[in-house]
Amino acid sequence: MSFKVSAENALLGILMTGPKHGYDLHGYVSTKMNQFWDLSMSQIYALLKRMERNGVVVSQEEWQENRPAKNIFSITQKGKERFLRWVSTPVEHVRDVRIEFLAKLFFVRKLHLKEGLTLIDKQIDVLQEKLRVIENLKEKITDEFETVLYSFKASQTTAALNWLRECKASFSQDQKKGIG
Amino acid sequence: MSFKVSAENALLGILMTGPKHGYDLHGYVSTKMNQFWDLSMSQIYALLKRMERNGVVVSQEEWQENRPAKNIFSITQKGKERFLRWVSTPVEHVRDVRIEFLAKLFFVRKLHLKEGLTLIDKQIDVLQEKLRVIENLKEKITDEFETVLYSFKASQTTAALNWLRECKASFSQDQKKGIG
DNA sequence: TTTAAAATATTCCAAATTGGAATAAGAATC
DNA sequence: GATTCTTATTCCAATTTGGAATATTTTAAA
Repeated sequence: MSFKVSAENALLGILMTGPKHGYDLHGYVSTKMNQFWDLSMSQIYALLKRMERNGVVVSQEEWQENRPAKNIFSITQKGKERFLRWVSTPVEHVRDVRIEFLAKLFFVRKLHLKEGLTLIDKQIDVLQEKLRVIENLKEKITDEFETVLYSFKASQTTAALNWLRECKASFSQDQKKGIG
Repeated sequence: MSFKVSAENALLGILMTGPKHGYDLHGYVSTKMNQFWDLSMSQIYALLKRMERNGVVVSQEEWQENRPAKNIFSITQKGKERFLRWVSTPVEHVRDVRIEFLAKLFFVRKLHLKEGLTLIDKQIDVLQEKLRVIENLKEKITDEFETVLYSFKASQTTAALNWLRECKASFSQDQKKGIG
């Protein structure tokens, strides 16, 4: 999953909250998602152009009196489907948790999607399998540097798994509160 | 520290073991460093060209009978100094440990550099400070998602610190063995 | 009050990066 | 013998990158 695809989906996620123009999207990322995501103005416009070509957004120019005209982008049905598929798919690697998985979690919460617990469970499954593979490899290697390397991978994966279990616990509490 | 600078320094590190041509450098990365580093053939040649412009390597064409000519690259004194500065500098973020710090550790061991323990100590200091900042911020936030976010950062940083301490222990043993 | 800086909103721009393919011939495999 | 792989480097075109440019209004600073 390349950064480009994730970035498109993040913009789709923001547009799930309502139509926005490029400058506004940039403001949203810079203020509400800045702790785990960064997109330059150029990137946003380049992404939006390609996204419109791909039919996941449509734009409408809006004239205003004392300011440059805005190009308001709205998400299409195709865009919604694509976003929902993305947001409910676990990331493949620990290294993708810090940005991509956190973005998914952000949108799950922000949009009150019911896929939250499922996403976390699926993510736990993916990382447990990764950990199993790592521990397996660890037993087979003899080179000292490789031992260090896989030890690092194992420790990061274990920490991520523990964190995910915490997420699951606090998310379950949120769901209960929702019912009450 | 951008990927480009790290990649240049990794190539310098390989050239510390002796002169090599581009194709050979690619082979080295693909076989001996492939678990934590990946460089395409294009990237290698683009990097080498820039590095020669910057005076950290020099090249000499070597004709061979049944094969295309090779361009053998050697590291300059300037290149050595740059490499040694890089290899003894801790990385700034946890996210840089998985590639850049591991590369530094790889070269420290491969080249029997005496900077190993110092590097690990310095890296521990950097990450402890990071952890302090994270824990500090954690106490100040009220937003639930941010709590989750910083909890993740803290857990990854803690795991990396624990791993570094293990590295330090096993590296100290290596040093003792060296004396004996 | 005047001047300077920031905001609004999008496009422009040129250098760098990317992910192969191309090149030509020998060596290895089927 | 035919096919595929290896050797070694350059070529290539699309994409990405990191701002600047644009023109005007609004806001902040002097």
